Parts: sequence; C-alpha cells; structure tokens
Amino acid sequence: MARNPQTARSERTRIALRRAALARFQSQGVEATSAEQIAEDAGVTLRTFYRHFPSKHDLLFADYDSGLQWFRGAMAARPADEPIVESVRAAIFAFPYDVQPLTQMAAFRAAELDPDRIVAHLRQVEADLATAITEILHRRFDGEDRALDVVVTARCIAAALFGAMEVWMLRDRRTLADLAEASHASLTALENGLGDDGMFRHY
Amino acid sequence: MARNPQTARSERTRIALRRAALARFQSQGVEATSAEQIAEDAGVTLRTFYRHFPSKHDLLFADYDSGLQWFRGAMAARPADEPIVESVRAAIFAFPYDVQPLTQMAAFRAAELDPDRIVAHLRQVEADLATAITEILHRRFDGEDRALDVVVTARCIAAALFGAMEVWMLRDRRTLADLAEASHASLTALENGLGDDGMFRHY
DNA sequence: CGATGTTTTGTCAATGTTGACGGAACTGTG
DNA sequence: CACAGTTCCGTCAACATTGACAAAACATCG
Repeated sequence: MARNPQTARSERTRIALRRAALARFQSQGVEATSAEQIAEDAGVTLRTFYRHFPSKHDLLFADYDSGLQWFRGAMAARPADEPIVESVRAAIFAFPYDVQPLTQMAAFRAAELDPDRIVAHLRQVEADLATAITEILHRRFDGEDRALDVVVTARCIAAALFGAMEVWMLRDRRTLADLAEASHASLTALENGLGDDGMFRHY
Repeated sequence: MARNPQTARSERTRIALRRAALARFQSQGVEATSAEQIAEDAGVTLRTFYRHFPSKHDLLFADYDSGLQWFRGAMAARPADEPIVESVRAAIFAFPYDVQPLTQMAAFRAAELDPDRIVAHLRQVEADLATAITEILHRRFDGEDRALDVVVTARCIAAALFGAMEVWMLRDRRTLADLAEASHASLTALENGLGDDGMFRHY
C-alpha cells in the first residue's frame, strides 16, 4: 500500500507544468497564455494542471514562500533574548535578494499583471510574514499569555516593512540599497514610537 | 447629450439585483445561488449582473466602504492637533456597530463562506483603513515631507486594530464590548511601544 | 506474477468572469 | 416630434476554476 503523496510521477508532471508555463509566459505573455496551452505543452489535461497549481497566476508567485522559509531560518539563528526588531533588521539585511527564483522572472512579472492582483499578493505575503513573526514571538514568550502584544507587535513589524516597500515603490529611482535603507528607517521609527517626536503620542 | 453615468434606470437594476441576491442568499445560501439565478430574478442578463457588481461575493461585502466613509467623517470631526491614535480611538469607540448593513447579514455571512475569502477581504478592509489614515495624516502634515513616517504610522494603527480583531475572533465568548476593549488595549500598547516593557525595544 | 489499495489522471459538466460588438432606451436640443 | 449623443443592456464566445466519478498507473504483499 502506497502511503504518502507526492510520488516521483506527480513531481515530474509538476515540473513539466511549471517549465511549460514559464516558457509560454516568457514568449507570449502571461494573460495571453491559457491554462489549457500550459497543460497541453506539459502533456496533461487542464484538470490536472489545476490539481498541481491553485491558479494560473500562482505560478508567478509560487516561490515567495521559499523566501519565508529563509526568513524563519535567519530568525532562528538569532539569540532568543535579542529584541525582536533587531532580529528582524538583521534578517532583512542578510536577505539574498539576488537569489534565483526571486529575480528570475521579476522583469516581466510586474509589467503585465493586473496591479490589483499584485497588491493582493503583497498583502498575502505581509500576512504570512506577520504570522511567521507571531510564531517566533510565541516561542520566545513561551509560558506567558501575551497573545495581544505578540500579535500586534508582529503585525506592526510586518506593516512597517511593507510600508517602507510602498514608499520605496513610489519613488523614481529604486535600488535595492534604497529599499534596505527605507526598511531600516521604518524599523527605527517603530522602535522610537514612530517619528523623531513619537508620532503615536504627539500626532 | 446625457453626461453622467448612474442614471435612475441603472440605479433601479442595481437595486433589483441586490434585492434578488440577498433574498436568494437568505433562502438557499450563498454558494448554492448562481449569478444567473440572481440576474433572472432581477429580470436582466448575467452579463448585466457583472456590469453592476464585480463579483457575486462582492454583494456580501459591498457595504463595508460605507463604514469607511463613516470613519473618515468621524476623523474629520476631530481636532487636527490631537494625537492620531487618540482620534482613532475616539472614532472606534463611537462606531455604530449596530448600523443596519453591518449586522443585517452578519449571521449567514461567516457561516458558509470560504474562510480564505473572508480573510482576504479583511485584509482589503485593513489596507483601505490604512490608506484612509494615511490621507488624514498627510493633511495634518501638509507641508512637511514625512512620507515614510506617515505611511508606517497609518499601517501600524490599522495593523494594531486588526490584530486586536484577530485575537478577539479566536476567543470563545465574543462580545462587542470585548472587541472594543481589545482595540483599546492594542492602541495603548502601540502608544507605549508595544507591551508594558516596550516590546519593540526589549523583545 | 496476481490481488488489492492508493495515487494520479482523464472526462464531463457547471459556474464564475470578462472582452467585443450591436441594438434598445433615454436625454437634451432644435 | 425627429435627431444626435450617451448610457444601458443582450448576445456570443473565451477563459478560469471546481466538484463528481471512473479509468489508468503504481506500489505492496502474498
């Protein structure tokens, strides 16, 4: 009796589908590629495509959770008594932005896609990041019951980072260094109660 | 020459569609109701349905932006030199949670719907709230260029409120009073740098 | 190898959603 | 009222997505 899923066969079709999809996306664009074409190229049925990927666009975003994995690892490597914001800051700065899956298709990704879709996806990533931080904090506060503090802290850190990204995205010249700087500033602002003058209290 | 959209006629069909949809949703459930049924009940074509509403489920969430409108009004009524968190706190506490559209369908809403859909929608609302707060802060800081502070502050406030809601939702007994209390605590935590001991700095 | 339980696919059908095109209804004007 | 400009709606056709059911491919055990 075969017990566990994800057999070699299934893995092969998954790879075939991904390869076929990315090739089509490159050559004719995302929206101009139908899910059926992808399936045909991979030698399977449309239905099988949807058994391996929740949606056509999911293929474009499919690798972000490997980034999350990386983040979890980086956080785990930090001393447990370090202020959480410090840990995050260190992790952010060490992030390998040039890792293959992230830059691979970055070029044609942003160009053609529906902005709403991208924004929705970014929100999803932010939420997942917040969840990851929540789990880490939970572990650090093992016994104590500080659910509210933990959740709010985690969400605020994620919010600060993605707020920095938003501001960065609206700028003209966008270098990775600028993004890192904005993230840094944003975390610092958080530590100081937002703003040089403590915006939370005073404004 | 007729210049502006939203004529009386269009308004009538929109109302008919909404009425038809809600009736069906009540009697046979949301998922068991097809968009085509709604259109037929309203005496129009399927295509027309989608001209008035972006999606079937949108009808369920369609009234949240009236809540946002209310929030904007409440914020505008506050003195411009009041700390932003104070303004938000006051607005939150004055919110008419019992206003018709919000409670109207609350019952069958949460029950049947795909949790992912609900969560995604909540994220959307959170983002819109953050945007609203950002605009308010922009106005309060008119001349000065503090884009990063403004965006991050706004996002953190929204994050705190929805974090409180998350924690509240996971509890057994959920009263509106509890939600208000959690929101209050969450905003206070934000003001104090998160946690009695300033979690941002120390943990 | 053959029986048997599991995993992966294919087939079929229904629904959700959207772009393109043309006709119907409506509004202000002469 | 006839006319021209707009807005709204119906029709048609493509995709995207998903549940239900059955055949095909595979692994395991005797």
